[in-house]
Amino acid sequence: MAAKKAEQVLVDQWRDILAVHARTLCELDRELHRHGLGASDFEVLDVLAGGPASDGDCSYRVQEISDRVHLSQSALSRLIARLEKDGLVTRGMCPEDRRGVRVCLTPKGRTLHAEVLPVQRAVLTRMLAGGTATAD
Amino acid sequence: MAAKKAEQVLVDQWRDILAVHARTLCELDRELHRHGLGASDFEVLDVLAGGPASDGDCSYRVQEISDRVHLSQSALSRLIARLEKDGLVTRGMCPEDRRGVRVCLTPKGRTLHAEVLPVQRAVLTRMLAGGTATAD
DNA sequence: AGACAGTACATGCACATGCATCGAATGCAA
DNA sequence: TTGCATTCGATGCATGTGCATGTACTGTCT
Repeated sequence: MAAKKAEQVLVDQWRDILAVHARTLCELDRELHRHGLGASDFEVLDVLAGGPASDGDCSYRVQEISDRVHLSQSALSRLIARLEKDGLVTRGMCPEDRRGVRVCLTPKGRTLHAEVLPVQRAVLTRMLAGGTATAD
Repeated sequence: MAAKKAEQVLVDQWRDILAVHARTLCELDRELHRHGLGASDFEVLDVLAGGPASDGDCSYRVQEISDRVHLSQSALSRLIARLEKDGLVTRGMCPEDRRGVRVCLTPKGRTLHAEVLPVQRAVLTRMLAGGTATAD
């Protein structure tokens, strides 16, 4: 009996996660698309931008990125290819492991990230805080 | 400054939502695929099964379902078409509004839903409770 | 050195999704 | 009744995703 109740709590919790996720991701996608990006694209850019150094060594292995975003390896590969095509990142060889690929943010990519970062923050504030305006 | 902190909290919260959502949905999909269903399919079946009466009037308007699942209208239309093709639901006309479609669970659909419901609950327990065993 | 299992990334393929649009039906107004 | 805006659901199209596989490279074992 108590187990039934606990299950119901989980179901409600899951429904809530689905709802918040769907609404926020949808809005995020809509806002980001105005800058030519999708939500996944921003995730990757954000990983790259928040990297080891903001303007020094900005190289990441694809696998490193894969650990930080919720995408399959193939999806990430194509996404990086799209970002490269758009001139936001560059792909280079690893001298250490020639199977690997080093992904590096271009100036254009860094600029775009800086441009859309406030947009993402605004959406999160709007959708997650639900109006809890942090009035400084 | 305080606003910066609040934003960081939101970002962390969002990252957590993304992680939990991705892991749970992925696992849910994997388990459900063993029964020939996707996560979205189950959502719709669940709406239909939890309907007005469990074995009487099981008709739902497509729009009613649309309000309860996080899918676009077009995706839902195709999803219902797939469910119908698999013999899990039937589509019929509304006498009231001949534009509308009434979706009804078939016995096969109801059986399948009853079969996968424990599977879904198990996944949610495993992924969300994270070991918080409800020991009665 | 040579063979072989394992890893890293790319790609073929199938499929689900969203946007824009379409056709049908409704409701309201003239 | 006719005309028009609106709504409901289906569909064409472009795109993003995952699975399975392919290709290139690494490390190990003999």
